[in-house]
Amino acid sequence: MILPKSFYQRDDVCLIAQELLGKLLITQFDGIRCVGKIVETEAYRGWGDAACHSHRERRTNRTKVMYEPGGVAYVYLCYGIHNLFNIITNVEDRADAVLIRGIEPIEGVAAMQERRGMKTTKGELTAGPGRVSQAMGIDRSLYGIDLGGPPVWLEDAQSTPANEIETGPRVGVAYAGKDALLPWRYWVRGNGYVSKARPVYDVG
DNA sequence: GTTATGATTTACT
DNA sequence: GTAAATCATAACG
Repeated sequence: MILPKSFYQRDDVCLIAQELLGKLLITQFDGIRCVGKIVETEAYRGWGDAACHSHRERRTNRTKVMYEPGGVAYVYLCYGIHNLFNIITNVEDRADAVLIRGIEPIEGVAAMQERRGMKTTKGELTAGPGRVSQAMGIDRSLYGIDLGGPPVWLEDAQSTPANEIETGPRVGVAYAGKDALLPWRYWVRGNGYVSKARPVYDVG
């Protein structure tokens, strides 16, 4: 079952990020269907979170889609190379988002390998936000797309039990000062498709 | 118009 | 372990 808008448009982005663990991310391009189980996420909150692109009404041409009502995609290019895939949550003007950092390949693995240019089925295939997007065929042409159906959507699945979810500081957000310490990264304990990048603890 | 920088990955020492 | 790759975005003149 496709996740309804009401799932995304709740107020607690941290709760949504946890509940997304275990859900299925699905893309379909040119008849090729790829399915991945979400195993790692990070929460970004528009209000009061310096690590978020939309922090403090920072409404620009890039971040404008974050102010849409929850249930759309925010895709942007990082370091000139990597497409990062985010899900917008909460209601209009709240600008919360969940970054998908890792998935476990379920279906369409051959297509993922081809897009990534490697034969492995190990963690290197989809562990890390840039890798997830590349493997699933996600790029900036999907900016602002509705996640209610093809070519990109999410489906419900058994939630990951709370005792298998680990939390910690987010990755790559040292510039955010004290907000870099917020434990808003969530991943499935022991899953091989969780990214191995380590968060930065040194905030000065 | 110019310039600094990043929600990362990879290749090197 | 450290550094380079690489370009859209945002801030400034």
